[in-house]
Amino acid sequence: MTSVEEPARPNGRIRDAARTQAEILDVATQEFARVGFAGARVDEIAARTRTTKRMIYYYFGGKEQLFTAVLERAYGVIREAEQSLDVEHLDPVAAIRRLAELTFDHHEQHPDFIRLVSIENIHGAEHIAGSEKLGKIGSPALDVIGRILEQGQRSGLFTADVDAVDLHAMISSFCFFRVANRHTFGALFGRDLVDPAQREHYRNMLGDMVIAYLTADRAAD
Amino acid sequence: MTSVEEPARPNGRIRDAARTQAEILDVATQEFARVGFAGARVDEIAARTRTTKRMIYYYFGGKEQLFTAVLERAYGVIREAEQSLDVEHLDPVAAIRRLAELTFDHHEQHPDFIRLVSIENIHGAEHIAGSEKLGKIGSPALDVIGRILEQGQRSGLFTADVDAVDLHAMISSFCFFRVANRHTFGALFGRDLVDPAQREHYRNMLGDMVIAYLTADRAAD
DNA sequence: CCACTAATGTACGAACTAGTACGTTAGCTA
DNA sequence: TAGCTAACGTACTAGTTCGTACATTAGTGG
Repeated sequence: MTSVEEPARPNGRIRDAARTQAEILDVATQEFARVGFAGARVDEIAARTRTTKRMIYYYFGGKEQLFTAVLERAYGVIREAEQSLDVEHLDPVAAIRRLAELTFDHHEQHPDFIRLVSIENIHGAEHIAGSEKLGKIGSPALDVIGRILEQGQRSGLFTADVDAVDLHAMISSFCFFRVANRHTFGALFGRDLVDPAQREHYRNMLGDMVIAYLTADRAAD
Repeated sequence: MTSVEEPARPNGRIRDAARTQAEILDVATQEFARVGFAGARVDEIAARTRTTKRMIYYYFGGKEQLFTAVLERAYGVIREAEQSLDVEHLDPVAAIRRLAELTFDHHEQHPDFIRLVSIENIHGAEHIAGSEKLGKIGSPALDVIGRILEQGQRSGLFTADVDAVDLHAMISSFCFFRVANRHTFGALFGRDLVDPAQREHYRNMLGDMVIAYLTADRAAD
């Protein structure tokens, strides 16, 4: 370490509000996801940043508001990913399968987000309810699902009587459970749902399930 | 209510180890489910029982062990329910549907259990791992699913290549998500997944999904 | 009915934890 | 370059929280 790290400031004290806030949010995300809201320690979060606890209160106001800010940013990431969805040029079956797989991938790649959502549910979604940013944003994925669904239903390809929200719930439930309940499921049944070797297996299982549901022969009904 | 309640003991102090323990577990279950492990307060749990904090440490050893005991009992309840499963006299399709519906019902009726499982996953299932009782019990439902599945696959009725554990995961994921993520889902998409008016809708959706998956025409594969 | 133990209650302490009062400085602007 | 303010650091406190030392009593076996 021959001084390539820090530009050797007089006191090492650099002022960068945006960077400080981002760093606090990064660390807070990890900590909240790791041990829950009540389990997280403001002192511990501060200690893991290059700044101090004072800054957390300066920028966010308190522990509760910090958690809300963490949630807002986490939901922002998934919304961004959904906005870059490009599946509507595919036929309905392929489009839905692709969309399900994207959800599958995103959940797997963001276990911290999954944990934050679990935690927020323990707290009755009170932070979401109290956030202006999170209150009024419908998922972009929902619109995409809605259009594909309508297309498939109009052509008679999709026989199931579901709307976009319910189908989104179905897809999410599988992806969410796999990541969120990984530990208890593994401990009780001896199977790691997030085992990389089984990744393709579960990804196909999800797609097969959703497509089978949508296109099932309902003549007997 | 003219004195049917308490038999008017001298000091109101009755000794009943089993009842005291059960009462502590009841209250602890509610508290842990309500605010999580770190959020729960030993003093608060004690205050809600007819006994004192001292007894929690006397019988359980500490907060951590109390949580483990709460989990053990909660899992015991679901195992008991699963043991009274009686679906093997039905044809495979009806049996699986019935089994899925029982899971659906049980999850809906035990939201506290769902929350405890969510919390335990936040903590990496360390309490399950450290519990002798919880380590070695396979779900009775798993055996039932396994037998039905084999029966359906042998007869050619079920085309899907899944085993009991995976099918259990599929069924559980839908039931679990609906209850566990009720709050965030409701806040974000404006739909209450546990709305009683929609109960039958989601119950049918689950059954349709599972059966469609198992019996899908896979000629094109 | 006596003695002994399981069961219970009270009071307290050490450590932690969210939040704040107060002081300092970097860096931009006039 | 003087001065002003946003950005930052230190030190502290009031209240909480898990856990325990010590005292007490109900009920049972002999």
